[in-house]
Amino acid sequence: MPESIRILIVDDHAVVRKGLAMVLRLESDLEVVGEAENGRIGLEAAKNLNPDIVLVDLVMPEMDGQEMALALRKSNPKIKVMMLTGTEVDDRVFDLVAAGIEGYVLKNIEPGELVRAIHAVVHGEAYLHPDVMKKVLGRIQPHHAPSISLTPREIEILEWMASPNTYKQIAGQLNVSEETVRSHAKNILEKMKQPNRAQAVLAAMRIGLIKLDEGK
Amino acid sequence: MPESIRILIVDDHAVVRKGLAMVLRLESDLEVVGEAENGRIGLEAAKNLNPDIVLVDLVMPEMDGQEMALALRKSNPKIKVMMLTGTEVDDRVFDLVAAGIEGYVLKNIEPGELVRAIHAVVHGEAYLHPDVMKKVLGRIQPHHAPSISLTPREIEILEWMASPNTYKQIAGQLNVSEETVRSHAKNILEKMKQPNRAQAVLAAMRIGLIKLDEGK
DNA sequence: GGCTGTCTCCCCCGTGCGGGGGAGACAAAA
DNA sequence: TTTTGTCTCCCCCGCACGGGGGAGACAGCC
Repeated sequence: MPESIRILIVDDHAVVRKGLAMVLRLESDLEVVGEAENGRIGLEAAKNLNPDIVLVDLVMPEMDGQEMALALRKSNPKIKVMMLTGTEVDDRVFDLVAAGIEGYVLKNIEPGELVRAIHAVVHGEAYLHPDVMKKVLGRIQPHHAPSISLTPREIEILEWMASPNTYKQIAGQLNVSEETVRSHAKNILEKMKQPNRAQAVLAAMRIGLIKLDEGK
Repeated sequence: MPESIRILIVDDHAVVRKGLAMVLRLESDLEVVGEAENGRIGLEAAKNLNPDIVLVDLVMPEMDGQEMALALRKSNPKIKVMMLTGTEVDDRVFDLVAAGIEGYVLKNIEPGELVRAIHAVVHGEAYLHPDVMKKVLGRIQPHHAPSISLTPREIEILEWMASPNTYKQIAGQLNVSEETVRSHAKNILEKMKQPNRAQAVLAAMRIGLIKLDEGK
């Protein structure tokens, strides 16, 4: 028989806490081990109780759900987080999923569905409310095939072109002449049919040649 | 009692088709209404049978799952698509979810889980296999608050700065003097602490001020 | 009335960059 | 062997751009 899932509930409304606890206690394999009324207290409770999963309300006084979730992620990354919000999908969801929050449900969720969601999250899956899912998936960029054939060296130069460095500085970094870099850049612009460095970088990003982080 | 869910199975391996059909027929509310051995035939079958959902293998001869899914999306957008693949997560998943494919499961999925997934997708949710979900969510960019306070006009100029147009051309489009555009650009670079136009655009993209789509 | 912020426009200057050439060294393919 | 591709380096030219300065018109706020 599997161990029961230890749950911590963090919400500033007592009725919500009690209601959730009541619903969840109906399930034999769920165990509500604690409640907290804001993020700060919840963070303490999570550290002491070490639950499997924390249900967190997004809007709370003193320390809101986002802040708490991010803090918990840092201190106890193994504890799963299920975010609860009202009916509207908050833009902060992007930060949350990007930060690795596993679950995001709206408060109008059916109890049975919530139980399913909790199980999914505890088992390492991610559960996002359909509306949230839709919004998040809308952010996905198609992964175009790199139709342009750049040489490895050119791709390397192109990555550098996304940096603040001038061609002279890039040349210094790569231990080649500035003319070489400029020559490569010329060919890259030619191949990519882009009018300038900025557009080339944007185009490269669109086709997935360059990611939106590594700044050299 | 709800109507049963009409399913079309598209896979080039007969054993897979038969196995799936057998498993799914065990569920009282699932009905396998047809099978097809490649995307082209599957597309025809889908148009004739009008199923609720199509289970499609990604790799197939003649017309693969991606091509078929995209075609079906265009012709019969109401028919849901559940993509099936081997154990590895294909990069094409980005294109698929971006195109609105609702489900993506690996073939090693538990039958019960597949049934759950089918129900979820038919009910308008998206179901992605945990590994796929992880990969897809990794693509999400955090939604930083625009910490820099740009005026509306400056944001407008900044959007134009992401275009191939020169300042002179932008000025023409906005019916102001080139000097005005250059002046705004100067202030934008100042505020954003960026050394040049290209970096400013990249920075703007990172904080979500600009999206990675069509240039002006 | 002042003060502040925004939008507009102007000047100058130096340089980074795009576009046009060309060329040598080397390796792999034909 | 010749040819092709890649990487390296060089020259010149003109323009776009970044950085410095200043200024007038207007709206809103105190």
